Amino acid sequence: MRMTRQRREILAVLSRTRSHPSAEEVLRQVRATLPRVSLGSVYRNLKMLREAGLVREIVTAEGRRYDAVTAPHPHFVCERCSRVFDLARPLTAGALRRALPQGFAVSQIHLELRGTCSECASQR
Amino acid sequence: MRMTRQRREILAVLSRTRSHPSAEEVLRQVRATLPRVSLGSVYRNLKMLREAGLVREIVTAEGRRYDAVTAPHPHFVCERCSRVFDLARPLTAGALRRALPQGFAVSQIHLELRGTCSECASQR
DNA sequence: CTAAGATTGAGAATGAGATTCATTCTTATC
DNA sequence: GATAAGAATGAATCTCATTCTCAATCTTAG
Repeated sequence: MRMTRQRREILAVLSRTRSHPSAEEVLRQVRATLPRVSLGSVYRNLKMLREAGLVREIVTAEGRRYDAVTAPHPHFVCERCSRVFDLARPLTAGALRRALPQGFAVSQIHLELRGTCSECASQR
Repeated sequence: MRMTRQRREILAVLSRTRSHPSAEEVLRQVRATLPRVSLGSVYRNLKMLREAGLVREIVTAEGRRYDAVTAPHPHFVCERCSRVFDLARPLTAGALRRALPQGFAVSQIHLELRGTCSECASQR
């Protein structure tokens, strides 16, 4: 994968923020530096960077958001403003509670494990 | 909300399966009983039943799935066949490990808390 | 039974994301 | 540095899940 100007800039945008922008938001910020970049290129490059392990995609009910921090950590999604916040990686339920910033109120917790089921593991 | 034939059947379909069907899959099963039901009605009713708290929507990278069990519990998403499996509600990391059926391999864990952030809570 | 209004099916509209393709970059090799 | 091969780009188009529209139909309170 070539390190083109647009890919470098997409990575730079994602690295300098903790706000988990959408593809549209990435486009807006990339265009501050490279005004001719297309939305198609942003989607194409986010996908390639994700496949290369440099970018993480977070799928929520509010849409897909992107993150340059690929180490696993929990997220907090605000149901009012749709922003996504990082939480410290908790090792216990108590640590999870303490990881929550002041004034944040939790209404739901989604725990999703991903992998392969036994049927799929057995066939090939 | 009126309890129409199509709503009753959508609920019946979701209640008799643990397979977390997509809207298309719900349509197919509903049509076994009511052949003239439209996909629009399925989407419309899934949304209303969700707002009424009778149905839960699960958003994954593979798409939206529906569940008549609204009590919170973790899910396992197979990245090969895209099926969604229920796991028992774990209280500790050890219980989570034990909740995993034989032969299931985990590659990622997503923990997502939802609610309102401090900024949104303070304004109104 | 009837009227009022909620719900329906069919089809059109929407929008996020993927794809296509001629043109433009990158970069390995000289 | 120059060059050639193929990867990447922007613009436009396409796809497909979901939502919307609307005239016709069904539900249900009274």
